[in-house]
Amino acid sequence: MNNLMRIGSYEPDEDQPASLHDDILVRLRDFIVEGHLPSGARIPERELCARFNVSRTPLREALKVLAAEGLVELLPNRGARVRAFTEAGIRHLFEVIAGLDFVAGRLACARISDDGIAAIERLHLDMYTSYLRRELTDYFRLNQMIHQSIVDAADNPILSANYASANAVIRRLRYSANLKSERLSDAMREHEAIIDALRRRAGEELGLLMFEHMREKCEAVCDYLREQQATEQPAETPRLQSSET
Amino acid sequence: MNNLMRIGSYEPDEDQPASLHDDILVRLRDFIVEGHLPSGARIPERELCARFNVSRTPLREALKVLAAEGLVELLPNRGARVRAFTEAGIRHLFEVIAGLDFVAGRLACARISDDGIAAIERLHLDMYTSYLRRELTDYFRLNQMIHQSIVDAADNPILSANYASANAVIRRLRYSANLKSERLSDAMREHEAIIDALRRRAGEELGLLMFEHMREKCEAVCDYLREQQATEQPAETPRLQSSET
DNA sequence: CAGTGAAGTTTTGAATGCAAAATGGACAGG
DNA sequence: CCTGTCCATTTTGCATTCAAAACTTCACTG
Repeated sequence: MNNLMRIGSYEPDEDQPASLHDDILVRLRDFIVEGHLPSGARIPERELCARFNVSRTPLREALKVLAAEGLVELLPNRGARVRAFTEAGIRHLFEVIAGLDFVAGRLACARISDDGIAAIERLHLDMYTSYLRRELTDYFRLNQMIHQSIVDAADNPILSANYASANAVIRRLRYSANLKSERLSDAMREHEAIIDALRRRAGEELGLLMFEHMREKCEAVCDYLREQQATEQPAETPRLQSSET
Repeated sequence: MNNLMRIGSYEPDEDQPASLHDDILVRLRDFIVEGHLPSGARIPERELCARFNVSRTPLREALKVLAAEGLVELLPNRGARVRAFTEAGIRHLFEVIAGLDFVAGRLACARISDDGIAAIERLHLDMYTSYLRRELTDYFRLNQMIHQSIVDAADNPILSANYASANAVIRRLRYSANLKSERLSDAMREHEAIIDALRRRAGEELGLLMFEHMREKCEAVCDYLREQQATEQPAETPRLQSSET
């Protein structure tokens, strides 16, 4: 991870016109997370400056931060590249996320309100509906929202920030709509157990369930990526570390 | 995060002048972690520039990164301050660290070599000696080394980086030499259980032990800080969020 | 014809400059 | 005596500038 994790950086009021730096940081991160730049691609500063209409100073500040988060890597005197992950790197990242999920599960049980539980149950039901109808986009969106809700229920801004940062790197992979349906049903069952433990506020159990859930997810994602890599060479697929350039 | 983060390594070779930015980042982080700046203190850029002998550009880049790591907070148009933590903030941080320790324990059992276990056992014995002799400085140094060794044994650079980054914030608190001796003996017992689980490579058990160990440590540190704050007002004590300024 | 390397161009790293915002203080009014 | 306003100074945010390092190109040598 490099980073990846950031510890602090949650700000109370952001109604103000954020500083240019923060603005660029958010926009550039989104831009990369959304996959507009291929893995390992070199990113000339001036091109990004043109794209975002700022001078190099705030942009370079943002790049340093993104490098610290692990989304980008900076080669001395050779500019920034979108970080390309090996399978091992992805596993490492999932391991960290699993640890965060573990704490989140424990704390959420202790701190979530009854309304909060009800809200997550509703999300789960919606997700189940999407699952039955094979509406994968909605399914993954709701899945993500459930995890986010549990993390937020832990009521720990530092945890939330770290989780978001690590997840940003993962989200770049865009495996979402392509997992085997076998995995989907396994995931549903895991989620059912998670919801059940949450409802009973069984923190120790929920922590372990979430931990294991992420491990399974890691395997599924790695399987998918390995398969992708084996079958396709063409450029724009999300892929593991490329040996090119 | 960042990956990798070259956190604690101060290297003898400075013939290869790394980029000024990285240099400043490391030096400034160490400077803050070592407690040379009081909590909540405002840090004018030009003063730091003078101290480190660089222009504002690389220094500002370093500040943004440290802000992302949570060591520093940046107030818009008002410069950087050393981040002051409330007790809640410290608990949040420990919760995250505990999660990382949990994963570290699990993974370490699966990945550590027999030699690695032997090395940690030696550290434990040395720590025990320091404990018996009440040599607290050595005790805490060895304690820290044991935890670091377990995290490193997990063989996950992203985890290590995150752990280092979170720990940097904690280390700033400098509670080390001031915990109650009651806590020391509890900690020794916890460490014995940890070493035992590691020797047996009982990963699930070790993960939970390390998690609980950090929770206890959190309580001890919070107790200490609360007590400090109650008895002392004078300036230079590590303290929780101050209402001053 | 391939390989080498030298000059020019591009790009990065860091310093400086400039405008806007904030800080501090004097002064006037209550 | 306290309070609030206005102005000078300082400090921050960002753009621009400058120097050094990397890539290109292309001519020249073997």
